[in-house]
Amino acid sequence: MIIDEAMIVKAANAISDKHRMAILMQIARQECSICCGAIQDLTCLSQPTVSHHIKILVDSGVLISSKEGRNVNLTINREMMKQLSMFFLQLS
Amino acid sequence: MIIDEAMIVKAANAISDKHRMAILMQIARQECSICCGAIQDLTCLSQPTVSHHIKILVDSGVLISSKEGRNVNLTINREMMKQLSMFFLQLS
DNA sequence: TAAAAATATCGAAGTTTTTAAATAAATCGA
DNA sequence: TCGATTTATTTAAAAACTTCGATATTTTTA
Repeated sequence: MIIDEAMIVKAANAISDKHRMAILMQIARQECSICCGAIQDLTCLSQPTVSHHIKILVDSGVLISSKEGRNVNLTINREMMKQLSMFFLQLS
Repeated sequence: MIIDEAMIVKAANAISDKHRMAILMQIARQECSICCGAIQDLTCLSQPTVSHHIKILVDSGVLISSKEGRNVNLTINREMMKQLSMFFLQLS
C-alpha cells in the first residue's frame, strides 16, 4: 500500500473527532468485528449520526466494512495504522 | 510524556488540514528551525491565516515555537511524533 | 408477502472552521 | 526616537461540519 500526504490528512481528519476516536478505540478493543448497531449502543449519538461517522472512518481507510446480511461489520484497517505509524516515526 | 486520547484527537485535528500538513512537512524538510515568515512564503495564504494555522499546530503540541527577537522559530515536536507513532503501532 | 430489523440518505438547524482585511504589539536598525 | 519588520489579534463573512428527525433501502423472518 502506498500512502500519500492527502491520505494522511484524510485519516487524521477521521480521527480528529472525539466520537470517531471513541468508535475507533471501541473497535480496537474488540476481539472480532463489530456491527454498527453495537457501536451505537456505546455512544450517546443517534443512529444517523453514528452512520455518518462510520462512513467518514471507512472512506478515510481507517476502518474496513463488510456487509453480512443486514449488518455491516467493522474492523480496524491495520495496514493503514501501520502506515500512519511509519509516517510519524519518520518525523520523530 | 504521557499522551491520552484527547491529545491525539487534538494532534490529529492539527494535521487534518492540507495547509497545516504542508507547513508540517516543510518544517520537517528543514535542517534547522524556520520562522513564520519563511513558512508564509511557501504557502498561498495570508499572514494572519498562516499565524492562525501555526497557532493550532503549536497548541496541539505538533510544533514547538521559540521566540527569537521579532521572529518565532518553529521545529517539529519529535517527542509528539514518537507518541503518535506508538499509538498507531499499537492499533496495527 | 408483510412486518421487523439494520443501515443509509435527505434535509435542515446550529455550531465551528477557515480566511483575509484592518489593526495592534513587539522588536530591530538607522 | 522613528520607521520598518515580524507576528498576533480582532472582526466578519463564507464554507464546512455535526447532529437528528424523517424517510428510504435492504435483508431477514414469520
